[in-house]
Amino acid sequence: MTDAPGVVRITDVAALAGVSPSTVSKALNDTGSLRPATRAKVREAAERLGFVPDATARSLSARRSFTVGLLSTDSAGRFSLPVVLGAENALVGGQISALLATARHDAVREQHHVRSLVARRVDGIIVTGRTTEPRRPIRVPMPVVYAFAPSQDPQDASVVPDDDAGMTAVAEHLTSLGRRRVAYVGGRGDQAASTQRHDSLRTALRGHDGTLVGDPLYGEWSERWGRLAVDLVLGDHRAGDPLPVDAIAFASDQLARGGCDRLRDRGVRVPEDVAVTGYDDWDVMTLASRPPLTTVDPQLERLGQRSAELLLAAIDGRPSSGVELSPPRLVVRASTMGDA
Amino acid sequence: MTDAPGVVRITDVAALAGVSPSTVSKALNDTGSLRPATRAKVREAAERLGFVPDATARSLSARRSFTVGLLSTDSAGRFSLPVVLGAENALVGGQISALLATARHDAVREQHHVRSLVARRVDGIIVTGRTTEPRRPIRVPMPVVYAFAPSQDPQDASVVPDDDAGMTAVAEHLTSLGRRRVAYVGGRGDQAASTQRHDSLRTALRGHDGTLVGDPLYGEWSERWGRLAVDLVLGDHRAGDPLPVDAIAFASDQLARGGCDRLRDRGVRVPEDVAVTGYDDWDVMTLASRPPLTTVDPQLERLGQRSAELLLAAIDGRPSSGVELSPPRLVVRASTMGDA
DNA sequence: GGAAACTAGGAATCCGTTTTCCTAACGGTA
DNA sequence: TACCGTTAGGAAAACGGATTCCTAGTTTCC
Repeated sequence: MTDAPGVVRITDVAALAGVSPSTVSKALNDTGSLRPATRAKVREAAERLGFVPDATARSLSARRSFTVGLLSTDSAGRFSLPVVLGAENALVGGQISALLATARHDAVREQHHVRSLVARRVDGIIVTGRTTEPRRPIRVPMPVVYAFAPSQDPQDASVVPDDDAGMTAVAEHLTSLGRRRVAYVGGRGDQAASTQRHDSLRTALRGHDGTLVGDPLYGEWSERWGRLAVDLVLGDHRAGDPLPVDAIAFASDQLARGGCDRLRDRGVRVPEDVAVTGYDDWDVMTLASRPPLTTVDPQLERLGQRSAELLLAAIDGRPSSGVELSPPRLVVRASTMGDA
Repeated sequence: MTDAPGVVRITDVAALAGVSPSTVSKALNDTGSLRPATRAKVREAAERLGFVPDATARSLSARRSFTVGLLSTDSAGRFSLPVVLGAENALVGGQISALLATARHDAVREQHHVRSLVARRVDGIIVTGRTTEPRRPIRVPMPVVYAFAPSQDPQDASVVPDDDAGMTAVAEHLTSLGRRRVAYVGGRGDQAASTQRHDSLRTALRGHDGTLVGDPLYGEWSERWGRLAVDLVLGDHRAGDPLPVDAIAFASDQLARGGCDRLRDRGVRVPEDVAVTGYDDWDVMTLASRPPLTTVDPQLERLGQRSAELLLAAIDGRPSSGVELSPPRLVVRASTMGDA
């Protein structure tokens, strides 16, 4: 398309400034020894021609691409998206571009993308997944950081949300409000996001005079299941009867929201009769819920950002190893404190 | 990091196969004239060494990068994300990688990203936005396609969702079910997504023996406003009274969901008394809603894909111009047909 | 059997920068 | 004034492939 016009080469700048290409390079990169006047002259010529050095050629000579790959196992959905954005953001600060590669849960696709990233000689790769389940590591000749979904190899560098801290914060919050009998509602029972949060909650409650009531309830990650689970928790309770619990901790905002709806339907007041907490701080759910949800913000953007920092360090020759926990943040709203 | 080991150059393959680098290039790219035996020998050597040609070097000599930029005005949110994914998907098919650049509504950031994309000599750029409001075009020496948010310059190539067709489908669906008195609830009144859908709905209803009842209601894009708007539509209606409308078309699924909740609260049955439609086909809303929502799927992934196709064509020397409408799809669920 | 027409593969050039050498010119000192 | 150390800037060699010539063999055909 636009070939001859528009594209300015270093030789064009050199010609206009009346110097050699190497001098232009030195002037623009502040290297070598040149007279200030020469630098200024070159700078002006470059400015006038709108010269933007070809990053491709620069990469070739620098033997690195100033590019990292963002390999997303799933289609960059609810969870990996913020991670990717946080990472991209941190990278831009380091003058590095991000190549997006979404694998859509297809191993063949993923392999193809990995190959493509290797071909492009990316300086490093950030791998993200849809869930926090450990995933099979990729084998490439450059640094890799696993974000959100850790690598199955503990030697690899991974950054994952600290769900334990999140659920502990929930337990402390509820008990500090005088809630003692807490039920737990998880999502899919085969996922760590369900089971680990349960364990954390139980442990934390024990340490704060609280009790986890009943067995954990597992189902699916939907509002529908949240509603159903509330029925299971309440049993054949009728308005006026003493309630079996004074709080329900849900493993996601979607569940919590469904739960709130069902509690309302059954005439149970939130938070007066039962306090409710969610998880994820997904504004679409937390703010639309009646009442708005107290929840845990896993700060995924920050997690992505941190992953990028680790990757940049590794690229810079300071590799890290092992799983790093990224801290969450408790967000208090009306579903636990009526006046909050 | 991993420098000497891992990185295989074409000369390494040449040495192993006992031929010259140029022969390797020809063998691997199926060019030149070589004996099949030679090709096979080279292929095997390349395979054994795990040779992946350096895309950077290839780009330099090909004078194109086989890369396109995905410039997202906002942080790749609800709407631009599917567009970006669709585009990335289509590009991969063409052996092209996608550079992600999110501007976060900051003109300075955007300028920086544009410069970076130009420096990387991307073959083209797809620009997306958060809303369908026309946006200021970017000036770069390569083809550009605007997706979702069209360019203000009608000469530029843009692909936007065909909201008119979407709302027309809603009108036809409602009237075919015998609904005649339809109210419309929009989001922000200063956005085309609100106002244009209103106009389309009114026009389409007229053509099908329907009436748009009352003035359009504008507020914000939240469930809260959806709930409020229902109160405005129903006024002081009480259970048993004749209803002022037999259908409400909302401009988004969030609005529709809030509306459904409010209708339930007030004892109005959906869809028996009032049919409800949403817009966007956001499963989180449509499926969790009680009842599930009939809505319009703007097929944004497809839009993104189409944008990529147009861009690839432009890169290939077949530029297009003007605004192309991307077709939506009506998705019928229980909020209009109880047994669907 | 000799010249023309192919064929297979190698050598050289190019892509646009960066970087490493060099080489003049210049200033300072003895 | 001659010599040495600096300094400014140019020439050339990477970087890793693709591509465009070439050239030495090999066929083909009369």
